[in-house]
Amino acid sequence: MRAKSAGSIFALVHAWVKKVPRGKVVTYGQLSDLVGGRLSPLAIGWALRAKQDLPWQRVVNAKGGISTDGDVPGLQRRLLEKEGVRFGPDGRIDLDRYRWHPRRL
DNA sequence: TGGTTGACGACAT
DNA sequence: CATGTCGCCAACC
Repeated sequence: MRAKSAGSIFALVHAWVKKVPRGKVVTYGQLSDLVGGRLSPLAIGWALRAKQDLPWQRVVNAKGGISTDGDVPGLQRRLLEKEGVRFGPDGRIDLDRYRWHPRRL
């Protein structure tokens, strides 16, 4: 299992995303740091691209905005609002308030 | 094999 | 605050 191979890293990213509690969000940068900084924020996107059973809607960019339309425009925002996340007039959320603070192992 | 793209971030100007 | 540049890793052509 190549330690540097993306396989395990991807799984790690998936694991972290699954840990994000309802009503909270994390940024790509945070995930990048969580996996040890071995994956650039861009690579995180690739990891989530396989969004299979992950709460991918809880992953937003550093500005607290949604950068992806996914397959269904507006889906992510709708899902988050359903979890109690409030969007501002700019279509962004208050990261200061909704950002999830993970506990490192 | 090599170059480009992409669900990004941080910093400089 | 807006724009431009670099860094970053993986997938795609």
